[in-house]
Order: sequence, then structure tokens, then C-alpha cells
Amino acid sequence: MIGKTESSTIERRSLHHELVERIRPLIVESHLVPGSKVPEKALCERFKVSRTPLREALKVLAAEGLVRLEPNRSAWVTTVTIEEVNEVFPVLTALEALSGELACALITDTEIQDVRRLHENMLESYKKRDLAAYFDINQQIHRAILLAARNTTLTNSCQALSARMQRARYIANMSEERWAQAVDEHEKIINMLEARDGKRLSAVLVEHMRNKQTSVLQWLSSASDNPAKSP
Amino acid sequence: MIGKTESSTIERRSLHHELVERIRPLIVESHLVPGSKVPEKALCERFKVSRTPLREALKVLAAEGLVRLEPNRSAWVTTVTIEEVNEVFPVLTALEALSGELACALITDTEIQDVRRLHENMLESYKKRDLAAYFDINQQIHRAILLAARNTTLTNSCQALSARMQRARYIANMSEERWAQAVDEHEKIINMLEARDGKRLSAVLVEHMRNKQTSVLQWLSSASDNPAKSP
DNA sequence: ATAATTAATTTTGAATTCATAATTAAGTCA
DNA sequence: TGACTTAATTATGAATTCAAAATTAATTAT
Repeated sequence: MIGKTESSTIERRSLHHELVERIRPLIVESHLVPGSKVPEKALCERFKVSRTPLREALKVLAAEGLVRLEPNRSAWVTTVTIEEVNEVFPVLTALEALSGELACALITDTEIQDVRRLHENMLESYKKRDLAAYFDINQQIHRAILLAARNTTLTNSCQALSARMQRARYIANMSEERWAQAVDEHEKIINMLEARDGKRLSAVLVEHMRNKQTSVLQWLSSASDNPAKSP
Repeated sequence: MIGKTESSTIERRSLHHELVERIRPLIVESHLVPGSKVPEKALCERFKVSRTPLREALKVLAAEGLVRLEPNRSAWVTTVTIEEVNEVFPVLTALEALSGELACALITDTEIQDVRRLHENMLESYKKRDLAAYFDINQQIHRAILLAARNTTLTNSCQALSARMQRARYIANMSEERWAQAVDEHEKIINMLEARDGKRLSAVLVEHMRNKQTSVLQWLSSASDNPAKSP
């Protein structure tokens, strides 16, 4: 008889999957320039693979919205547009709100402590004005809440949409005021999580996302005035 | 002059994309048996393509969650599990709620009339106990609301998750009572849409989805008792 | 010169090929 | 018989090949 999905499967990864995982960050971190064509040949050489698995990976990245395929005209790294931001943020916000609700119900006390610790590290980075570290810990916190929601589908959907937005490195553009506000919002997030107040956490997350969206849009409009940011 | 015999616009679609579009319904409509291995060879012959574009398509379908790739052990049609339903429905519900809110704000009067007409057709199918037609129009209504939300990202996310759930052909299992209730919920949905009451429409959609989830779970547990339904 | 053709080159999509892994079949021995 | 090897067969992943499309370079005409 046929068994259900074995949870204890050995991690055997295919080349195309590996490539997706390696190329995705290249796009998210803008090492592959937004709006430019994906350098198929160069990537093949870099990863020492043939075109077949690479092209399979590009199909998947296209499905994720990080790449756009133009038949017979190669694959292009997508750009973050104002329209896209206005589309993705509402969806991402709804999902973050859900993750907050679920997390409050399902997170363990230990995990709450972990998040609190991350938050304190983030405060340290804030005091030191270490933008890169702040940004990194920020992501970790959101991810920790997401994981606490115990919903793989939710995690995947959120991550995919986040990846698209992350490419807008708006944070570099963040004002002192906005940064302080973001830190304050995070303080509230942690408090609501510790209080396990799902409704309120959702509300704070929604507010947080709304401000984030504004910040990204500001970055985008400043980028459109700045040739160095818009390719 | 030259007769425009080329009826279709220069629609240049890649083979892999075409295959994704053709194979997806095969999975959603259970023509490819859930839990069975994807018959690569047979599909190649059926669509008269080589393995390369077919395998590219499978990678995309795997990213959508309709197929599971086991390295060196081929691709498998995924099954709808109880765990999956309990994961996907909350996410789908959050997205449907959002689509309701947005639709109320953005839908045109003409579109509202279209939805009302669809609803009346659905009532006809209900009276005739034409399950297939009912199911089809039901989908059209949800899709119309989704499109009225004017958010491609939202549309894509919803459709992808819906596709995974649609494979559970729970509707065949629906009780008279549940069917009547669903029709009633739909009546409310249309009313809220006509009233352009986003908040209330969201609430009704959430309720509707909650009941749908219950219905699907009931179908699943009955299927687990029935070898004909569980492969 | 510039614009329009045409030819050469490169890139792309997809079929084919090939090595390896998995599966099945055939032996082997307790 | 049935568990264990080993050989034959098939399926799979990925490199290679090949035809067609796109791009670039070269040529011609204006």
C-alpha cells in the first residue's frame, strides 16, 4: 500500500532547485540589475551547469515574479514599479495580519523570548545606526513571527511577495523620523506578541505595513529622479 | 488588400507555458490522479513535445504546489490532505476578504449587474439541481469579484491557492442543507456588493469560506473511508 | 552622409543524446 | 520457499546538439 508523504525524507536536491535558491538572492539583493537581461551564459559558467537546469530555474523564478520571460528575447530581471508596490503591499499586509493572529495563538513562550532577544539586538543596531544589521534582524523578526504561525502555505506566500518587495532597498532612504517610528512599531509588535493579543498585533502589523509601503513609494519616486537607482 | 487570415494576434507563447496551462486543468480536474506519478512519457506523446519543455512545465507546477518533485523518483500529482486544507483555507480566506473590500471600492455598476446576472443563473442551476453548472457559475462569481479588485497579484495568489483546493471535488458531497446555505450566503454576497459595503462583504466572504472549509474537510474524511476517492 | 537590405553572428527554444540512478527481473543459496 | 545478490531494463537529470529567431554587422542605394 501507498504511504503518505514521508516527513523524514532525505534532502536530495536537484540542480534546478539549487539554482533557484542561488539566483533568487542575486535578484533580491540586486546583484542582478533590475531591468537588465538575465545573463544566461554567465550564470551557466558561474555555477558550472548547462543551460537546461538554468532555464528550468528561470521558469520558476518567472512564476515567482522575479524574472519576466520574453519568448525568443531572453529572461529579464523585473523592476519594482509603483504599480507593483501598490498591488503587492495590500496582499502582503493581509497575510502579515493573519500571521500575527495565528502566531499569538500558536507561538511558544521560548519563541517569544527568542523574538524579544532579536528585538533587543535590533535596538542595539538602531542605536549604533548600523542599517545593514538593523535590516537583517528586522527580517529575522518578521520571519520568526511567520514561522510561529505554523502555516507553510502562509510562509511561502509571504516570502514570495516579500522577496519581490525587498528588492526595493528603500531602507537606505529611510528618514530618521521613519526609522524611529519603525522601531516604535516594533516595540508594540513585541508587546502584543507577549500579551498574545492577536487582534491588536494584527492591527499594529497593518499599520506597520502601511508605513512601510509609504516609505517604499517614497524611495521609488526619489529613485525615478536619480538615474543611479533606476536602470 | 491582404486578407487577414491570421485570425489570432501574434501570440507567441513558449511551449513550456502552453504546457503549464494545459496540464494544470488536468490536475485540478483530477484527470491526472492525485497521488499518482506524472506520466511524463505519455504527456510528451499526447502534446507532441520533447521532455525538455514538459519538464520545465513540471517545475512550475511544482512551485504552484500541484506537483511534487522527488529527485530521481519523478514528479507526483499532489493529493489534497486535511493538513493542507487547514493551511490553505485561512490564507485563501484572508485574500478573499481583501478582494471583497477592494471590489466594493472599485467595481463598476456594469460589473455589479454582470455579477447579479451570474447569480441569477446560478439560482437557476440550483433549482434544476445541476451541480456541474452551479459549480461553474459559482467559480465565475468569485472570479468576477476578484477581477473587480483590480489587483493582479491578489488574483494570481488567490487563483493558485484555489486551484489546489478545487481538486477536492467536495461539492459532490455537499448536503442539501449546505447547498441551501451556500446559496443563501451568495445572496448576501451580491447584496453587500450592490450596497458597496466592503466591511460587510468581507465578513460574509469569511463566513462563506469557513463553511466551505468545513464542507471540504467533511468530503475528505468521507473520502478516507472510501477507497474510490483516496488513491 | 542616412536609411534600407541583406548577410553573418549570436542567442534562444526545444529535441536529442548520454551518464547515472532507480526499478525490475533473474539467479543464487540458506 | 524466500531472503539476498546481481544483472538487465527503464526512468531520470542534465549536457549537448540543432534549427529557428533575433541581433548585429556589412553592404547597397538614395
